[in-house]
Amino acid sequence: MPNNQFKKGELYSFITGKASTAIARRLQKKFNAAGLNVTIEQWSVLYHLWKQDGISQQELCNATFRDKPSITRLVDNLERLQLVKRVPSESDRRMNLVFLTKQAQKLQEESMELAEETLNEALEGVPVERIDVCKEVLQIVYDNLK
Amino acid sequence: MPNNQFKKGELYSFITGKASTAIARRLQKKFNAAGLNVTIEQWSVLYHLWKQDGISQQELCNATFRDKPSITRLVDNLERLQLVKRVPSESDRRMNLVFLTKQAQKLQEESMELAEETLNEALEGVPVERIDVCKEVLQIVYDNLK
DNA sequence: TTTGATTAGTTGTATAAACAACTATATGCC
DNA sequence: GGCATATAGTTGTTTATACAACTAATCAAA
Repeated sequence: MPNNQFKKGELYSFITGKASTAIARRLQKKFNAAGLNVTIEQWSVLYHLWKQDGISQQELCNATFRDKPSITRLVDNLERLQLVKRVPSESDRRMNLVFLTKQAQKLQEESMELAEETLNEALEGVPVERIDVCKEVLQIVYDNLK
Repeated sequence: MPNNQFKKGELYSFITGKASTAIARRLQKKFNAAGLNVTIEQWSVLYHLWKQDGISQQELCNATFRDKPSITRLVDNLERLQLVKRVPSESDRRMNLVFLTKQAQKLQEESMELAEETLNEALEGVPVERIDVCKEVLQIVYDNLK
């Protein structure tokens, strides 16, 4: 029995992700206003490197749900901004390990604060338990399709 | 009292919209497999024209949450694909009214079926009432930020 | 050990998004 | 009517994404 509860007018937002677009735009504006010269997409790469530095581009693909060319070019741009550095792996010469620079380490705290601030603005008025339900549903959607 | 329930590891997916990205990718693959030669972004414009044909580019901006240059170029590409036609408004010569062609009308049924199918796959195993909560939360997020 | 398949990463090309700057038309106020 | 302002749409530029095709290194099996 399929989930046929989607009437026409309702599927649009789910597919186009208007909510996450709105969040990303708001966060980008905050970055710009604070003089943080990075895009949200670049920040999403830094985000995973802050969790674990020196991972390969392929691992960044998996973590950020992007394909290899996208990561190649994001790392290109981050390298031009001197926020990361590619280091060829010694154990497997096909791989690059991507390392944060000192400048990128400095970005972490401020950008994470702006991200939390943005989410607080986004979720204002929403009870915690409903947020939890929403997060769980989105996680299932992702697991169902990835 | 802000919603401080966002621990570090959790804000990422909300901001990057991995779920909606996964949905859009799956739907794009279905379009390609079915020989429907449109992008998801183009489809999102057609979607609103199927609801109401002959609206202005500005109205498409509002409906799709895109800026004016984005709509200009999407309509450019849809016009090249002979799916829409710009018609200058007679009452206000600044405006273009965007009309579906017969070819675009033919796309409606099949593409909407694929969209519903995609959402059913995405939401498999999720009870209806949790989907409703999720939709409501995302709507509030959008309203809070738009 | 050679060869065939897999994996990591890059490059080319098309589409799309955001922002700024621009043109043309319409509106409102004196 | 004439001028300032607002609105509709376009163009230029940068960044990002998807897909296909490619190179180089590794692995595995005969």
